[in-house]
Amino acid sequence: MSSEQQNTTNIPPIFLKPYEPSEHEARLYKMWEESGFFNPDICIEKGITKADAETFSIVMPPPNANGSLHAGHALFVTVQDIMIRYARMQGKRTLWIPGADHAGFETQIVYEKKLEKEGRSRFQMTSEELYAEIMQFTLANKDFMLGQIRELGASCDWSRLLFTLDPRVIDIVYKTFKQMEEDKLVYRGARIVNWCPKHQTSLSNLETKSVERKDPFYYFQYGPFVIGTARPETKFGDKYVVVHPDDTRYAEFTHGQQIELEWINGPITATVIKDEASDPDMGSGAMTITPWHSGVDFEIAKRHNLDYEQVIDWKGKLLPIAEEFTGMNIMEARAKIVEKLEAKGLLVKIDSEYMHSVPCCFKCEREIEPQIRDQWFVTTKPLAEKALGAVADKKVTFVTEAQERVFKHWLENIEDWNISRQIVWGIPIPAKICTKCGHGMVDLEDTITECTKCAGQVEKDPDTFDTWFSSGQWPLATTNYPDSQDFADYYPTSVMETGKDIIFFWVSRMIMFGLYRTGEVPFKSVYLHGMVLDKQGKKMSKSKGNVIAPSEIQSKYGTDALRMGLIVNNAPGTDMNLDPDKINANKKFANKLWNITRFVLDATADLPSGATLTEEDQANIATILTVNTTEITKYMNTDRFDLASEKIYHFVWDYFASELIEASKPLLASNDTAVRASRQALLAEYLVTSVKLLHPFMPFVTEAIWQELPKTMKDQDILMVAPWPTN
RNA sequence: GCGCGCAUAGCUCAGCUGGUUAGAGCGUUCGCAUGACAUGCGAAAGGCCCCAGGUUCAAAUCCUGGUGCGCGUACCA
Repeated sequence: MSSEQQNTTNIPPIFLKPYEPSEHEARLYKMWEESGFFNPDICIEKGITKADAETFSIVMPPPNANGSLHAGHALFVTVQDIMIRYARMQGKRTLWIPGADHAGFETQIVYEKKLEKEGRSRFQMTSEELYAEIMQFTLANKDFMLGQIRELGASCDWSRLLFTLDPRVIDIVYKTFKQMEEDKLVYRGARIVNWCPKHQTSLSNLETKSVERKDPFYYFQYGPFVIGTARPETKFGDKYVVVHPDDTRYAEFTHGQQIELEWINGPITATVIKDEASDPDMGSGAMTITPWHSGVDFEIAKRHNLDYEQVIDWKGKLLPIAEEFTGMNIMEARAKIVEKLEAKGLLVKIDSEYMHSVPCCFKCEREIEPQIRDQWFVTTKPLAEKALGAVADKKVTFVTEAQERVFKHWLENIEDWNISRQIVWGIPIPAKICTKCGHGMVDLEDTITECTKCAGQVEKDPDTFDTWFSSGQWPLATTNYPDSQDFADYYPTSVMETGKDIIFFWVSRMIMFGLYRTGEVPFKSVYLHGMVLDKQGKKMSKSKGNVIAPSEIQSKYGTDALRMGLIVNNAPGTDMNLDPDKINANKKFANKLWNITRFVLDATADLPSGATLTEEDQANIATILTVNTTEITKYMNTDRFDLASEKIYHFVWDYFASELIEASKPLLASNDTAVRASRQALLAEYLVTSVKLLHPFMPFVTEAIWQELPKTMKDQDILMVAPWPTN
């Protein structure tokens, strides 16, 4: 193209160089935000949306306000923004409520690591000091992170932003807690909990992870029995030996029989217990139990009303019951105990090939020490049953059936949920604890002064809630349950879109709490996306150095390219490998669209108004444009954004650009003005439709183009609220 | 151990309510400055659709078994 020819066209100068995302994204987001159209109330006010239009709502999973956004965040923002932009263009009353999560334990750990680096420790601070510092840290991160969500193009309603420590949230959580006490769905009791000796707090089952390991498995002579164990250090308190009632090897022993025997620190009296929990096929079929430090043993002890004795302290060191081993770290003690038992001739054999998996703290990977501790628990069975009922009744559906099966399996096998945490960063448990009998009483008004059970002294519960106890009520908080208009209009929300890794942590709890408080499910469908992995399919982690930061991708390739890269070829529920080459391919696609626009605007500069289409061009629209629009819409309606985006990509590139534009060149040069005008109108139609279809996926480049289109081509000033193409 | 899932082109993955020559992106090879675009255009190569059985006129697609991998969950006797 010569420079003279450039000057004779009316191509807006913006198109005379390649699409440069950084020149447009910030100004376009500002324009959207200032338009007010993220807020459905304003859309109605300005006549964009009908007041009685169908609603579409999503509650955003509030990102943890303790760092910057990772690729997983970028994925969920993208998927939800696609849903939201599509719904808005369809004319629905569309609401997306953003939030930010204080993220309890997670954030406290991030902050503790920071303290460690500074040579400080939370154990040298008062709770108030620590809380204040973490609050400051979290609020700073929150603003930073919300800025990054804006940069991803999220068209959420910022006027409804909610933080998980907002008084409104706490109020709902407290009322739920109180109501659950009345309904006997929470209780405080001494039960086995997952104790992390490093973090000095109990954890829910979900907050532990199994680590596969090979450990020596020891067989010891225990009076007339041979018992097996991988944990000799817990055996000081063992004075019960359990065998299966039907195990003929032990038929001579009776339940309750007492036996004198030589043990680690001298002679002891052991009692024989017959219980079906003992597996005859495992080892010798005889086992000793440590009720204070094992869930299974705890249950056996409970059944037979046996004694409990703590052997290991909260820091993971042996207590005085261990006599000469007192104060030793368990790993150090293990070897010494084995040595001693061997010297006493009580070591039978060692199996060095024993594989088992050990529950570890999901954050620090230190071995969990099961401990008995007075904690608050939720009785989950009745709540789970209601949730299962709602799934069975299709009140809530899952985007892939496989996810529904996983979900049901978990609910069917659910156990009581430990909801108290010994950390400061969280919502305090509003309760009084009896110093004498340990009884717990929910006390919202701070009025309880003595134990309702034993009239003993009470003190304030020092613990905080498991974050998921409050997060589970997030749909209620964000819609301002119970008396708000938002709750009436938008609850249950249309879809819960989140990562499949938190299906149990979060999705299940929201369904249980939603049903419990309101009688209705909190959302009608659950769309679970997979994990974003690196190019080779490995989990991204800082230590591996394979983390792809969204912000870096955005500055290199543009936000639209990142969004497309995250969506195309990523079927719902499956993990995806994020490959920068793929993002680069979509950067090129944005530029392609840019150049298509340049061509079409140039070719249609003298487009007469009201040009009629030739028969050929009418047929083209009917057989190609309409068909593609219909198919893409069908994919959108079934949440197959991976297929919809791929289809648009090929439609725009392979058909519109490669075929239609090429075929149009001779027609545009035609002397037949009717043919020429018809083709001009056809190209304009294709451009407008393409840009609309692409907008949910690539909001920035499409809006940038839209803003340059002549008014005659547009049915709205802002593409974000333009109507979705229909037939 | 139990549950869920995956196995298709060099790589990453679609397709799988069974039906013409199995698709895409990236990559590779060859050729092109073609008046929108070299962030481009045109072409090409590349696949016992994991294995073995079965159902069927017909199987990548459904069933059974096996192998390999991933995830979840239990068990520390």
